[in-house]
Amino acid sequence: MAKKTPTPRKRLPQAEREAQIIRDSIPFFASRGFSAPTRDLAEHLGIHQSLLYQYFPSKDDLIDRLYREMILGRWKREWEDWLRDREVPLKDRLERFFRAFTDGIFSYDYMRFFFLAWMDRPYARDHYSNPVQARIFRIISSELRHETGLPDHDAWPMSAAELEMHHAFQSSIFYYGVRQFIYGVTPRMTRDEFITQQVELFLAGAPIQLRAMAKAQNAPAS
Amino acid sequence: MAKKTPTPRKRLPQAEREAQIIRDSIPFFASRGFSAPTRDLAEHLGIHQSLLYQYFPSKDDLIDRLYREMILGRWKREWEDWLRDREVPLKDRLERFFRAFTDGIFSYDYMRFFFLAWMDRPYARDHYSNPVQARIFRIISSELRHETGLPDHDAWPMSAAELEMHHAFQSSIFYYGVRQFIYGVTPRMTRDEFITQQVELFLAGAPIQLRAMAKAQNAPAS
DNA sequence: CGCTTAACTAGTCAATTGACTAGAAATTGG
DNA sequence: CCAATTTCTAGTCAATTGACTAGTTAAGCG
Repeated sequence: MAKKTPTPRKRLPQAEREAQIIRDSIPFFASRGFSAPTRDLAEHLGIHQSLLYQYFPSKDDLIDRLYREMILGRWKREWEDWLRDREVPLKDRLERFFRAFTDGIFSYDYMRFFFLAWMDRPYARDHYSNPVQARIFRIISSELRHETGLPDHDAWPMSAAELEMHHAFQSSIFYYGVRQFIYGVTPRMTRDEFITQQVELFLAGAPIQLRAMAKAQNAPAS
Repeated sequence: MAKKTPTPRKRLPQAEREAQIIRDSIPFFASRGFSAPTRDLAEHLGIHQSLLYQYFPSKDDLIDRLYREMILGRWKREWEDWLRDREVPLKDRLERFFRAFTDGIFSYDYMRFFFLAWMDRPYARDHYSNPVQARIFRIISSELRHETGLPDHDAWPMSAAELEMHHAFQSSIFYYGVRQFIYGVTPRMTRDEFITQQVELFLAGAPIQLRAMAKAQNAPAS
């Protein structure tokens, strides 16, 4: 048997090696699941297994770190401004927001990693109980009410029914990504077409529902 | 140290023991994930670990068996008849169907088990690419077209846009269960209220969309 | 009650796993 | 080019794991 050629070693500065481990571990765990052995991970990274433990105290710490890296800086504050800009038609605002938002999360790595975390790590709920942040509900609700000629939240607090209506809207969009990357089924419309369609559907149905709620709940006049 | 009391042994006929293992393994794996050790499972079942291997050749075989047990017999043929019964208003038909359907799947065990399978077992896609069976799309689409006064599928085949519209509708309902059991967030409306709301929302918006599609795609007259 | 048979368990094995230690190799500054 | 420093690897350890074997216990039938 021929002697194995010695591994060509690449020495990187600490910061770079750490960044590489983090970057390349995400797709690894996303596809293999968190129970995949560290030896396989090391092979995937092109390093020896023991090196992992010089950068991270344990496998769990590494995974926690990956988790935090992924949620950090994903939310863009300006999206909220986009949504509130009444110079632009609401339909366009919503489309623009959902395109930007889903840009960041509709990927195999992101979707799988987060579902794995939700199934496996109890803390995932606390940090990010739903990828569509709750604050966005308030803004969209506010804009929709304005569009529909209904009072704002001070005069008429958001009911469970209204909140759930927004949940349903956003979940229909989010589920496009679930179908694509969790179920592995390619939807038959492009993401952009789908978002356009869903926004139109929402803007057609929601005002009717909202007015019915206002009537049923005796909302004050606008 | 006091001597451990010997395990009180319970001898069951084969069929019963197998049924018990299957029944009680589902909540175990649903909560612990498929990588949980067989020793823990045996403890949960109240039997010795080695007994598992007299009923199932391997852990994977057991999990595959659980998977099949869960999908088998879940779909009720009569649901399709309910949906097609034009004596009943479409709204009522849809509500009745989604109540019955979600009755079977909105549970911690079912939701978690299936998401675990989707993340972990490639075959899960083939058997059940989406819990809302594709055939139901055709039926609902058909009934909605009839209600809206548009031609049937023979005269005007279902477009990608129409299909996606139905996907979105059903996913908004399914996602209620995801929020509850995967994210662990209790929605603020009951399931029944939510279904009623979503059906109303759908019936308000979908006909408008559908008519727009018919126009854009030059559908023949009904 | 005793015999037979099938259900069940204790205990074991090899493989895999996360984690660690000691030392080799590569980089850098002088 | 050499010494100091840091990156990296080989090899190891104990614990855990899926799977198995041999033997024990309980049930059922005469």
